[in-house]
Amino acid sequence: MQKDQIAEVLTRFPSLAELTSEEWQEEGISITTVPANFTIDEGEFLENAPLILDGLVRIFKLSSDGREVTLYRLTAGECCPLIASSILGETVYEASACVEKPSLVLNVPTKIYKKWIEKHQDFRQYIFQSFARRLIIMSNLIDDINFKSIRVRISEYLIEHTSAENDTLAITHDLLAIELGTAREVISRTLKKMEKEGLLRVARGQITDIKRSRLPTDE
Amino acid sequence: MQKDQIAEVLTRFPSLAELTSEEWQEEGISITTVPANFTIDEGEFLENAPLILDGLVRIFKLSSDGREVTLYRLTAGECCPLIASSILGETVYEASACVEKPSLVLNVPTKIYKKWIEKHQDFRQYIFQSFARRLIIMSNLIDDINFKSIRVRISEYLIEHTSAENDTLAITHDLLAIELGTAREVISRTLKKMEKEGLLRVARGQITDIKRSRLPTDE
DNA sequence: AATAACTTGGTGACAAAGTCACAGATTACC
DNA sequence: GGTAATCTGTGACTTTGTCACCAAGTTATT
Repeated sequence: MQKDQIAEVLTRFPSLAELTSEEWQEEGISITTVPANFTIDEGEFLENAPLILDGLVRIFKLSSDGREVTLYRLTAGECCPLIASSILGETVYEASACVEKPSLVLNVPTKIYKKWIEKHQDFRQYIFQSFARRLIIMSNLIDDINFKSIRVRISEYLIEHTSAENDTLAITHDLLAIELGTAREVISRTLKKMEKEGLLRVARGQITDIKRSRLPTDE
Repeated sequence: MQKDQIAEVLTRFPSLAELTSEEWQEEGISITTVPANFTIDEGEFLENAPLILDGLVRIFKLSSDGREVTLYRLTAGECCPLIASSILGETVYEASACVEKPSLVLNVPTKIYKKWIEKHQDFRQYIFQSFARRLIIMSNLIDDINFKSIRVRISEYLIEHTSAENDTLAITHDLLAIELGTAREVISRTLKKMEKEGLLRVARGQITDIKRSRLPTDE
């Protein structure tokens, strides 16, 4: 690892600032670019812990009949707690990962990763906090699936992925269905109803004119 | 903390064996018995991290309209990773806990708990592994909710809570519904259908004659 | 430019699950 | 023994999910 590379990593992972230059020189640490659609399948054993420097990675579960639920996504400055836990708990990785946008990844061999966590408090705390966040996000997801109507779940997704300046979202019904763990037809029908009520407009591959303030956020 | 108390804790939490006798004498560490139905509500701030020595505690989420999903249960030798994460990540506790069977709990003030995790590798590893287990269990739960029929989910619950020797389970439809995050009527109807097929027999407050080997475990 | 292959979205019929409003049945308890 | 609380059953209805298929748009191929 070179000086400028290390500096770049530190902008994304300030919790690694404690590391000595000797530790950065250990065998096997590297930065790689991973192309879109690169996939790690459930059950694989991992030699490296990936820390995401840039890009977008989706972590999901596959069901026996080929459908998917998105568990969460990782972006710059994040690590996958399921990977961390599989490394620290020495179990196989029980989910799949798929690179959605070409990503820049810091690969840390599992042994070195463990050493870092044991030695460096800042990094350890960072890892713990990402566990915390994920557990909470996942329990909220369970909550949503159990108790919220699709209409509300679609609305919340739209609100989260648009802004006051941008009332358009480019996504197909199919993808949105996978996002929410439901079926495309359900999305199509619900969006159509919402269009009739003037909450948004549907076009091929995108949803426009999203009236964020009028979308329902509760039952 | 007295010698015999410490010894008892160690049988449940061998990962605490490294602690010195000075550490055991720190202010605030105590063992308490918690009666059934004692509850910690979502959002409360915790002063102590509880480690379960004996009993049964249910961790669940409440929805806005008063329904519940069980996230998981804790028994002897376990700790609540959501509590751990809220302490380590310094956030509020985003779930509720309810004591189901009178429980014996080791209370560790959060500051001391943090110190233990930083100082003692064995305990740290134990905590990490419990994070790992929970993340995996919760992602499997999401999987189940999304992809499995109620019939299968009921079957899996029955198989898990009976044995080759014991083909009876004492539980009401209402409780089973809360367990699985669904409605009582759905449970009643499904159980009745399964009874007609000779897979089990329903009685008030219990399910008997459970034919474990014939219950469906896939779609 | 013509064709084929693929993507995206629409529809109707149906099944599975959840909701609501009750009504009996059984048990607990004073 | 009577009253209240708990547990279960049922029918009507809504929402969500599934299946089969079609139509329009897009991209690739020649």
